[in-house]
Amino acid sequence: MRKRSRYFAREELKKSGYKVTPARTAIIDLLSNSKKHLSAEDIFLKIHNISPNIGLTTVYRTLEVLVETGMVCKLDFGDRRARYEFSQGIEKEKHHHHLVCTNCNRIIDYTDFIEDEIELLKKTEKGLSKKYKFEIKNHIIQFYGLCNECRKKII
Amino acid sequence: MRKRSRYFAREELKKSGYKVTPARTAIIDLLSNSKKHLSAEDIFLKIHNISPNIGLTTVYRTLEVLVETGMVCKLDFGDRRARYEFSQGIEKEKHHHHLVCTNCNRIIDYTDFIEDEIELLKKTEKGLSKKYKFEIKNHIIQFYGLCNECRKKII
DNA sequence: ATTGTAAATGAAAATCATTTTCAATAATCA
DNA sequence: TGATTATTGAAAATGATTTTCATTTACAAT
Ligand SMILES: [Mn+2]
Ligand SMILES: [Mn+2]
Ligand SMILES: [Zn+2]
Ligand SMILES: [Zn+2]
Repeated sequence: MRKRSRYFAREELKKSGYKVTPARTAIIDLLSNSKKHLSAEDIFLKIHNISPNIGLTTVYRTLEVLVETGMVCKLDFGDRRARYEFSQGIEKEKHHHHLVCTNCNRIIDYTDFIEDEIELLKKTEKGLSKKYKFEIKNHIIQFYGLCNECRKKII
Repeated sequence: MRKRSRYFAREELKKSGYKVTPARTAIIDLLSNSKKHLSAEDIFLKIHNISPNIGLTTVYRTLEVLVETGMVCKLDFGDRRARYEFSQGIEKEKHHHHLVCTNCNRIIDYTDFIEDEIELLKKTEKGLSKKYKFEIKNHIIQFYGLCNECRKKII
């Protein structure tokens, strides 16, 4: 599994004209085996244990590259730091969106209603690209509110 | 029109236990007459011409208050600065979402397909709040891509 | 394998939107 | 009219991200 995604990533990098480097491999390995929504610093620290020679700057630069190739999604949950997760294309089974607790910052991945969502998106996309001649590449849907625990706590 | 929203804002502030101050009134006046998606600094500069005694810090604090009361929406288009616009509640006719051009940062407000969207949101909201016991307060839908001009330019 | 070259990297410094601090001021209410 | 708090402005601090620049590395061509 790890070998598989590593191979895929290597090809993906080459396809986009990027070199395959230890930092890039390490970050891809980490993200492809992690479910969490990690910040650049999270990633830096985890990798630092294994490869103390990879700097934070390189982590930022690598993430930029991985987002550019589409392998990684950059997420923004409103605390002022980007978060990253291995990308699941739309239409794929793992495509999901997020519930964000505004109290404790918990993030819930949900995959429910994705079919309905995709239907709406297609319709919207078609309408909007015609009306505004806008070419949609990407979308965000996010719900903000209170998670179960915080709802109880706050009352 | 201006008087009306000023009156409304005054009541809204009082309702939430906030004092009515010149800075707050000025910012509400500005936003309620502006269609643009203004940053804190934009707002500061515009107001600075009229009331040079209102500081940037106060602008930030005021915006925080106005967002908290629900009178203003805080928007994030991925350049690293918040943008603000006078709030239109969901279900209201002016409720809208945004197309964001990733090349030139142009923002297009769209109100199309909002009925379908609201339908999906209701369904999703109901399903998710049951499944995850998550109380949804707010949502974001945003499309990223290329506007007409940039699409032509880049090819 | 060796080498030339552009791309990638690390460390340190810079950036810059936003927050914090704190002393001074002003809005509200009795 | 005060008294009581919330609000404020200016300056400093914060902190995630970016830039700079000298050094190293990947890899294509030899
Ligand atoms: Mn996720
Ligand atoms: Mn708008
Ligand atoms: Zn929570
Ligand atoms: Zn554009």
